[in-house]
Amino acid sequence: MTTLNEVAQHAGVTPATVSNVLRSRGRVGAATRQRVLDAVSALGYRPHLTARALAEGRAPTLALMVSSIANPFYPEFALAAERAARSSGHFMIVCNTNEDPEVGRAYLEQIAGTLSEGVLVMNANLHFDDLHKTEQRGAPVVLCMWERPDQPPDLPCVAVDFRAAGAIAAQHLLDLGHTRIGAIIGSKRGGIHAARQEGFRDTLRAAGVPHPQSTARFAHDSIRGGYQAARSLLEAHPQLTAIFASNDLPALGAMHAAADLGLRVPQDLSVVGITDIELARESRPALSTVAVPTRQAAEMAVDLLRQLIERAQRGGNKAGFEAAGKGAADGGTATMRVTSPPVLMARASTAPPRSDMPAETSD
Amino acid sequence: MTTLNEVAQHAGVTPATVSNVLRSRGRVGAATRQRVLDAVSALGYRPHLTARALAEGRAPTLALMVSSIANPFYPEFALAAERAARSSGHFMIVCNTNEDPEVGRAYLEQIAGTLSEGVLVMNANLHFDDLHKTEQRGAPVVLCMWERPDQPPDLPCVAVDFRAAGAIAAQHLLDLGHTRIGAIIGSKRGGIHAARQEGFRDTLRAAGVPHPQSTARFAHDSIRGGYQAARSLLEAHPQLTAIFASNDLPALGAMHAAADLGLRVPQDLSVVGITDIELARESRPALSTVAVPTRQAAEMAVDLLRQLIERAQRGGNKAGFEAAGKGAADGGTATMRVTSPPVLMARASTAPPRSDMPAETSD
DNA sequence: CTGAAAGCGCTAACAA
DNA sequence: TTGTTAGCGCTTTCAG
Repeated sequence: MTTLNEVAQHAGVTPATVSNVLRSRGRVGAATRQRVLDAVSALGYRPHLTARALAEGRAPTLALMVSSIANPFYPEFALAAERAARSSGHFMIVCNTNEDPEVGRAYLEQIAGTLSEGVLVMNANLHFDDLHKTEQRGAPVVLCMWERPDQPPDLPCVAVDFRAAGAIAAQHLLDLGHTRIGAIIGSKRGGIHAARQEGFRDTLRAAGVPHPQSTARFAHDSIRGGYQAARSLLEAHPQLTAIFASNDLPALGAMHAAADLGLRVPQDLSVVGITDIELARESRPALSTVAVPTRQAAEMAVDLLRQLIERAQRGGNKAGFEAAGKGAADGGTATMRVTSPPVLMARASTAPPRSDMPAETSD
Repeated sequence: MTTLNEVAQHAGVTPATVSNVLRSRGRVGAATRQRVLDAVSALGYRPHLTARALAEGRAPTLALMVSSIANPFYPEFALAAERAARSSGHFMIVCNTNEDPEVGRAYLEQIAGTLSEGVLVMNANLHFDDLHKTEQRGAPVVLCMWERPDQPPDLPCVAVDFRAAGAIAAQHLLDLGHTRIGAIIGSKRGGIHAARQEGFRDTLRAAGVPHPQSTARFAHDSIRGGYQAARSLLEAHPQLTAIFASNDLPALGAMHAAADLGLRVPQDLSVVGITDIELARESRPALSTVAVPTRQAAEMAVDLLRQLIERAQRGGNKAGFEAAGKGAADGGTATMRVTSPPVLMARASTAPPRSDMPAETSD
């Protein structure tokens, strides 16, 4: 491995000068500069990122906490985030927590602030305590997909108006003429998808369309989970003409369930999801869904993190932590970014209800 | 940030002793050990990974080169690889090359040997030259999914017998009674999927089943690519009763095409893929495919890389590179690992051909 | 069993 | 414009 020192010797200058040339830190003569550059390419020198980071007092990576990178939503986000990180000079470390807070904590303990300069958090089932601790240790944290712009958390975040997404999906179904609509929620009751459910429910209510509790199911956020929920739902309520799913994966599962029950989508049953993952475009029929600005969220999250890192670098090196009193005031709303709103992608899985469906109201 | 030094002062010992305690490097008294441990937890000390790596002359991460982490196959692999890497004390950096060799080279230049101790290469369209250069600079490289155990590359690799996978898929179709079988290859002619195609073709040939060139299509390795290829194939050759796809994504696309052409799968058309990605299980009908040992390959790849790193640490620190003369002899077969063979997953997308299909032989 | 000292490769004041 | 001098936080001989 060629070191800065060797380059310096080869060029007949000191390490400092080589460093200056490489970092374009001005103060260096044209002649020497050239000699240094020649030495660099002659020796095939490449800066040692770890050494540089240590000397600069920074870290060369960002950490991305996800429950499992194999969840079809994350790679799309991770791709965009990694791109953005690169452009701010960071590499991206993926941390699969497997939904286990202990694993998450272990990652944070090890790399936050030492190997990673900041932490991006996707739904990874982490304890907020651990995140706060991470922050206090000097490694900024950003929640990447906060679902409620109206209720900022006490951590910096990028918020997406998922309540609106739910409302848009519901309105779409309403506009099509549906009045008997089931719901599949891809989280626990009051869980991560609560805002989506609210948006859906409130929109129905505002339109005077009944939505009894019994026509909602809470399911695992997966194709399989959606499948099971949809089967149960459709068997219990055959009069439903549409299903709202709080995420695309369960929506896809619902379409499969419909097929297995002999229902054609969209003629017999409309299905709408939320997110617009790649698969939604590729399903048969193509899934109508409410697109969420994934890429924008990724870019905003990285950008926000970058700013926070910069601020931490300057300000809070030794002092200023206790001053903010648990940091809620400043750490809350002030560091929330809101993405552009979700938008309807009406595709082939939704259509007006069949006119010959029985009009009875059950439950 | 608490440093080792601060811990040492707090405990009334020197940094060296603290280090010894933390690394369990023996030589330390029970009393002092306890005092140190107390200081550590009192101050909330966490070792600085970057500093440690620099001092130890190692790097804390492994790099995973992929064309795009959003390709549905990669996350499954990455997940397993990251787990394995963790257990060898490494974090995983994902490098999305976007199929661009320049981007790949840039990553390698920057992190190989400085931030990353070794490199895992999935199909990322890298130049072998760049990989060899990386190796010579002291950062071991492992190709993660070499498709031809019979033709080892001159780089360490984990090989999966994809020729066998192709053969198994073909045999499955043959066993079902199909004789008019089309092929969709998810790469360029002679490209990455050539071995799969060979296995398929040779098996048909051995069974005396004709497979004219015109019933093969080369496509983009995606659902969409498979869709287009299948449409073209089925429109040109309506007598086909089965389609072999060299990968699951194109196979899924073929199923969609069949649906759009009014063909039922598997009654009118059987479809078989290769890999067994998660989606294959979730499609409707569930895709018959030949499962490839992804997880095992990931684990083997990381393990092989770990060994190579260890060896490089010991041996080749200052000398021994030129000796091997381009390193082909030792770098080839000697460092190839072969996974367990692919295995058929017969699901719902394959069945015997309809007996009433016209028996004409065209082309 | 513990301490002192040197150094990993690089950067960042400050001097010259 | 360039060189000198300290470190970044940790590990690791080698003495004591």
